[in-house]
This record gives sequence, structure tokens and C-alpha cells, in this order.
Amino acid sequence: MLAKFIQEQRKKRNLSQEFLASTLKISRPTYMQIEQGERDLTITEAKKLAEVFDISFEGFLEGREDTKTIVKIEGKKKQKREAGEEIRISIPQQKADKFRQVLLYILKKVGGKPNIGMTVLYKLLYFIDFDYYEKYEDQLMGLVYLKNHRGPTPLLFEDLIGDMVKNGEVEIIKSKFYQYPQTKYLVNPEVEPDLSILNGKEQEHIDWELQRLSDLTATQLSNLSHKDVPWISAENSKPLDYESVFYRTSETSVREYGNTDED
DNA sequence: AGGCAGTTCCTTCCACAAGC
DNA sequence: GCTTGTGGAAGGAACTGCCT
Repeated sequence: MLAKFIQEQRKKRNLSQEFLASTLKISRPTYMQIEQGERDLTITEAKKLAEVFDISFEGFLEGREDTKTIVKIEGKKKQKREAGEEIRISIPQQKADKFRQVLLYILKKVGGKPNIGMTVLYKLLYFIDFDYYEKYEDQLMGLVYLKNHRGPTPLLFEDLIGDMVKNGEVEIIKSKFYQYPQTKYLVNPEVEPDLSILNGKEQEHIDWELQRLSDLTATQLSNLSHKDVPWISAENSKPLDYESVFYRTSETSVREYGNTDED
């Protein structure tokens, strides 16, 4: 049932009824009735919700998320819920570890900045990975990023954060950045990222990205990622292709083929 | 046919209660 | 404290029946 689906999606995203109600320009009790299945959605409302949930309109109407992607970390036997045909992606444990350390490092360093919420974090990870690949033709974390409406979304993120919250390494804070709800992540002060897993070149690259990107807002970073060839050339809700960084325009290219640098 | 009260049904929101 | 859930009142659209 669609009502149930909407509620699931809302909870999954840590959104309040109040927020979605105001997005739909209705009162919260009215929104409540939607989740209870006592009131039908208008087309406009359905579209809006699909947009907020970052799900295609068709997928939304059928009550399914359109990225049927099963993430499996090797060596772990966590099974995600079954749902029709899907893309299966296996992630080596080592890669997951690298991701974890990089994430801790980023959060430790810039997680406290007011603009750094989940969305900005996604973009930072994306640029770190894809820029590194463009520069050195090698993978740093080498995560899989899917093309979603808002921009590239790292595949493993939610699972990893879930794990880290359970282990007490990270705390999730719901706050607001201007009028937008924001999900922030605070690292437990006792936890130190283990950077031995990264070589000097990798650390330097991450620092460089953080310095140039970590003060931008979610909107600015979204705009930037939407101009990027890997994003443009990918199909909706499909993985972005690392190879396509070599077709980047000067707008997003970071490799110094000649002399293109800005301040 | 048109007009107009009475009714039903749906939707809205307020206010309160319960949960965390 | 903030969020979620619910009963009830109010407004409005639409249908019915009755009258001219």
C-alpha cells in the first residue's frame, strides 16, 4: 500500500511529518491521513513526494524504490530485503574499511561545519573518488555512486553509517540549515581515524578536496556535480562510470594537463 | 428545465493526548 | 523538549428531492 510506503520512506530519511506536510502545503494532520491511507494524494503531491524521496515518479506510484541494488560486503552476511530484479554489487571488506576511515577523517575534520550535512558529504566523497581517478588513474575508495536526482549517491553509505552508529563511533544529529532539514554526523571524540590504510598521495588528495570544496553549500556542490561528465552521461539510478572522468570539460576537470587552476 | 433547501460525504485544521 | 496520532468541529462540493 502506498500509504505505508510513504511512511517507510519518510522514516528512512529521518523526515518529520511536519516537514513533508509543509512541503506539500498541507497541514500536518492532513498529511497524517495520507500516511494512514485515509486520504488520497493529488498528482502534484505525489510528484512532490517522489521528488523529495528521490524516487522516480513511476517507481513512487508503484510503491517501490527504483534502485534495486543489493549491497553485499564480503565476509558479512547481512542480507538486504528482497525486491524483484536488482543489481548485485559486492564490496570487498578492505574497500569498506577504507571508506570507513576516510569518512571518519572527513567528519573529524569538517563535520562540524554548519554546511556539512549528508548531502554535502555525498558530494565530497564523490569528488574525492572521481577526481582522484582522473588525476592518478587509480581508485582511492573506489565506491560505487548512483545517479540520483540530487546528484551522485554513494552506495554503501547508509549501511556503513548504520554500523558506525551502532558501534558508537558516530552520532546522527537532525538539525536545520536555514529552513532545510539537515542530517549531521558527529564523530565520537574518542575515535581516531586510522589513516595507515591511506598512502601519502591519497591523504594529500583528500585534504586538497576538503580545502577547496568543504565550504560550499549542498546546492553549490549539486550544481557542480550536475555539470560533471560522469554524472551527465550516467543513466538515472545507475552507477556512474569512472572512465568518463577523462571526458570532463574544463569546468570540473582537476587533472593538470596544461595549466588550468583557479583560486 | 431551473432554482433552492436539505443531506451526505470528504477534507481540512485545531487541540489535545501519547510517545520518545 | 519535539514528534506522532486521533476526535471533533467547520467548511465546501456534490447529490437529492421538491417546488415553480
